[in-house]
Amino acid sequence: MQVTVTEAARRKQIVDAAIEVIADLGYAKTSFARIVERAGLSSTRLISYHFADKNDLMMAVLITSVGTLDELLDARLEGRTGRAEMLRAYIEVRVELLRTHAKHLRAITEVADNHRAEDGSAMFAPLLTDFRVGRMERQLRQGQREGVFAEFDPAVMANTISSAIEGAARSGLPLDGYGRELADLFDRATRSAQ
Amino acid sequence: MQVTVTEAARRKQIVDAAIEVIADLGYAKTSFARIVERAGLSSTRLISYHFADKNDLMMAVLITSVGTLDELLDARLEGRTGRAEMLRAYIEVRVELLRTHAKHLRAITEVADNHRAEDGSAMFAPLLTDFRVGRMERQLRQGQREGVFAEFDPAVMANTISSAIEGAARSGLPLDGYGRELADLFDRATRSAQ
Amino acid sequence: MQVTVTEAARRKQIVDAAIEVIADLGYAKTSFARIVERAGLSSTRLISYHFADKNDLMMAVLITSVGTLDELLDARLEGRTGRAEMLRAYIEVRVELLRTHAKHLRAITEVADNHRAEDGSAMFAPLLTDFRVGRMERQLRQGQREGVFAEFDPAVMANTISSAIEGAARSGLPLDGYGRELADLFDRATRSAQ
Amino acid sequence: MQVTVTEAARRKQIVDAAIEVIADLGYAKTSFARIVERAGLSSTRLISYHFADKNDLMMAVLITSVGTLDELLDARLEGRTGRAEMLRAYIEVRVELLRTHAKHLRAITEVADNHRAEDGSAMFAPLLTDFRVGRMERQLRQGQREGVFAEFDPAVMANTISSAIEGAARSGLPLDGYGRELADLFDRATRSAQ
DNA sequence: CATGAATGAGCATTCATTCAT
DNA sequence: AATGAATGAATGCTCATTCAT
Repeated sequence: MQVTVTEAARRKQIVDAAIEVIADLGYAKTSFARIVERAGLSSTRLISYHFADKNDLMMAVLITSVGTLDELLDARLEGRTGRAEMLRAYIEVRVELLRTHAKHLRAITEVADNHRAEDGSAMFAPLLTDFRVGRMERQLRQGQREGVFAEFDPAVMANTISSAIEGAARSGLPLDGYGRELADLFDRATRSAQ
Repeated sequence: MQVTVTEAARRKQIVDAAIEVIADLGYAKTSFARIVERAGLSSTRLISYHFADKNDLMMAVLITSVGTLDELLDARLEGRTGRAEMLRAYIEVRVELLRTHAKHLRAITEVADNHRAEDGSAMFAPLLTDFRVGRMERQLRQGQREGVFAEFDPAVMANTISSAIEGAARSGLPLDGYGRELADLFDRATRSAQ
Repeated sequence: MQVTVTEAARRKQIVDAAIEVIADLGYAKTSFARIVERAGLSSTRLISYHFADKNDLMMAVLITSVGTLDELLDARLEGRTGRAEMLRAYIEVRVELLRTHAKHLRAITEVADNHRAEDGSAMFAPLLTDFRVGRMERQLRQGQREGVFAEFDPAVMANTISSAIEGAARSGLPLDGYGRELADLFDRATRSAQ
Repeated sequence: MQVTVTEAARRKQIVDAAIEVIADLGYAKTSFARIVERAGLSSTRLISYHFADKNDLMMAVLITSVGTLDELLDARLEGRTGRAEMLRAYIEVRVELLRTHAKHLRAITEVADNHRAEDGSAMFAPLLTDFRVGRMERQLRQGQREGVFAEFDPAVMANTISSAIEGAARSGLPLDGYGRELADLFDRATRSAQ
């Protein structure tokens, strides 16, 4: 009479609960016990059954969260033409995600920042580089070639834009208008002099 | 009640070791045992003797780190005239600190981001607002009044600048030239049109 | 959620060991380590696995002990008729329990008296009121209505009888004859003048 | 500039604080740390300085408390004539002490019941026998010889009376009228038939 | 697809006590 | 008459993980 679900569904259930717990309590206070509570499962054993270890679960959290947001980002940015317009749209959409998908974004940051190997070295941070800056850096380089953007280091600019957006979440400032403000800011910072 | 010389020295020794461990292993992997190892002390009991609890120790870590950096910042920025020059100097000095005081800065971030109350709420993050943006926001507002800076939301701008600097540490990009690049970027972003 | 046979057996094993330790060493000297020794278990971890915390274990100790004794009491008092006879029987049986179930009784007293909340307030004492005086107080009231017993405060009398019995354990006096002596005493103290 | 006090005064200060803590938190939750807080002292070191060890302190607590109450009892019972009157007075005064000297009485019970040797054996309980029953038992025996009291085991009766009084504290019942009620009860229980 | 039972290692914290002034 | 500094042992509890079904 037990409700059984497929492997995939169970994994999703666990990952979703993990995302919530990480977002709410932070990585350091997240444990199998807390996740199991949130998911309404019977024992932590179920997590160990579906995931090789904590590392495996965190990887799944990251892949799920980044995948979800990447898809959304793609959908929202589709059909934009013009580098400057695209940059503006990118910034505004990502700030919007801060409101609609705060938990996913928090989870990504928490895991990327805090999940470490035994020696303290970050494990996932490198994997996030593409999500954080890759897409944008390519746009910036292309725009420079086209003369739309001024001369600047595209790697630094891309990283700065991403940091600025993530910083919005931490600032505690109201988010409405924040996207436009940031878009204006980076428009001035990137625009070709002419 | 009296703070003796020995007491102060011991506390400093422990706090310094804590800063190192936090910077190296991250907050989540930091424990009294690791700190005691690093400091070369005999047992964790000594930490409990000098600090009421973990919270107390983390507070000391934060106060020490922020205090040290604030002093340095003051010293380095003294005598600057002109809002634009001051902004540029601030950015460059803070990026420089990323190299000379990486551990203090990492410790601040780790503790502020990860040290939480039982319910997951951040405990120290609010206290850092002044260190992160207060000083700068005041400069920006003043500069706007003087017509040196363009119209923009000073709170958003201050937060963006701070996030950009902190983002530099996380980027993995080489730091030489990073400060100048950022200074240029925010010069363009803030400069009055005229 | 389901309580299995093994689970129940293990819990019983732990609770029984706890009762013994509490009876022998007293509440203040009782620890998970002592209980584990007595039960012949491998580590205190096993206790934490089966009981949420110390409070949970102590509650189980109390419920088990009181339950056991209550059943015995019921069995031994069944079929008594007449209030005075019942009172006499109750006292004699309870004094008898002091010899046959000394550990259970000691455990009850130790836990009820000493297990406290953080602020020092008793946690279980109120729960024991029924075991200690409830049954008897009802008998006394009924006997007064029937005119078998004299006028006196039934709450005070019930409490006095229970205290007298418990005091027998602490007195160090030989218990044989103690029950009869007490029964006589309270017979005189309760009997209707007529 | 430090306020220094004499040995005797300091010991008294510590013992008084200990009595309060024991009465409030119970023996099990009493520690040097809690006593030091209550007394407003600087460190537990001060206790170790004035008392050889915990045992020594507890002994002092007991001697002080019992001494104080014994004196009071003597003063209040002085000049009573007649065994029956004396018994009644004794009970009423001791119940009265429950209100005026609740902390001393609680401390006595807590220490006597809970302070144990390493092997769990009570250390002080025997010493309290005289305070609890000695005085009264002598009165009862004498009264029996004089024919004022009926035949009963004076040791059991004395222990029952003491337990009844101590039970009043634990009952949670209102204490006004409790002394008279108990006095009446034991008057009936002891009175010679004639 | 899932579970029950158990575990070794680690956690921060508290205990009374001691050494050296 | 007192104190500052330190300590070894113990406390209850949580961690992710594993064995055996």
